[in-house]
Amino acid sequence: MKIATFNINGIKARHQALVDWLKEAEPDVALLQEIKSVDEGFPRELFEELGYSVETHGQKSFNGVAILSKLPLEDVTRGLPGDESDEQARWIEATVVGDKGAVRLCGLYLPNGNPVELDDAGQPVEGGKYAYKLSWMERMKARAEELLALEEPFVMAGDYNIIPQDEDAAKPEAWRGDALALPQSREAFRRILNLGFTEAFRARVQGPGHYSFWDYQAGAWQKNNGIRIDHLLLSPQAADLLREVGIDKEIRGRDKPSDHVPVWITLDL
DNA sequence: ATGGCTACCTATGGTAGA
Repeated sequence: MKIATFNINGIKARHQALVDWLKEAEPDVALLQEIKSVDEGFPRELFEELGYSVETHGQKSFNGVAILSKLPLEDVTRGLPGDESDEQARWIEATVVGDKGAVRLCGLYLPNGNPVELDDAGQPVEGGKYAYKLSWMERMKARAEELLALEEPFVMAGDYNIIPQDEDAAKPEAWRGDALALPQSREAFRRILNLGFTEAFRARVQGPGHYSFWDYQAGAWQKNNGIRIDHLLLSPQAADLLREVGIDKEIRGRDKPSDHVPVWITLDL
């Protein structure tokens, strides 16, 4: 089973690029972020023609996540539990049934968190974007703990907006005070990871120079000034099934690309 | 270099992204 995560930066602007990539990469499941569309505006028929089931959790203008699957989807849920007042569409779950078994998938678009606002004590300012990021990660951790208790294969994949280590940025010094790389952000990521997850890419590939995002500005792609912020976290039972990992870097060099590229795994399912 | 782009919106420039 091939599972990919891809922040497409707008389905309206990217549907043809997405179709092209799906035909080439042939993932069984694609977890999408930043569809930037309401559910009714998602061109689902384009993907149904390719054999995908389509489940969306969208909102107007910003955010929005979706799951495309060639395999049967069950028990789809939308929204990250833990705060009924949170109206941002950043989380979707579904169970995918493969030939050898099922896996629970969580597609996520973790808040960016910039600008970072800290008070004199170094604590995030309440109501600010950085506080939202950290509180969202606390809620994600709680959901992850619930799912881990089931002791079944599950995968949390998406745009984490976290640069886990300096080796995950071409210019780590440029990200020093950024919400994607601050020690508090990395600690929050590790608190989730250390519950017992395996970060799929790092389970297979070590060393610097592997990125999933290149800014549109300042020729970042041409200079390979990238960061690795799109991740797949595997439960212990999913990690046992991990075969391959990859980053479809070449996508970034095409016309009118997303600023992110697909990251994928294959599971023995 | 707190942004050199890009996408969205009932817009014609502001907001958000990372």
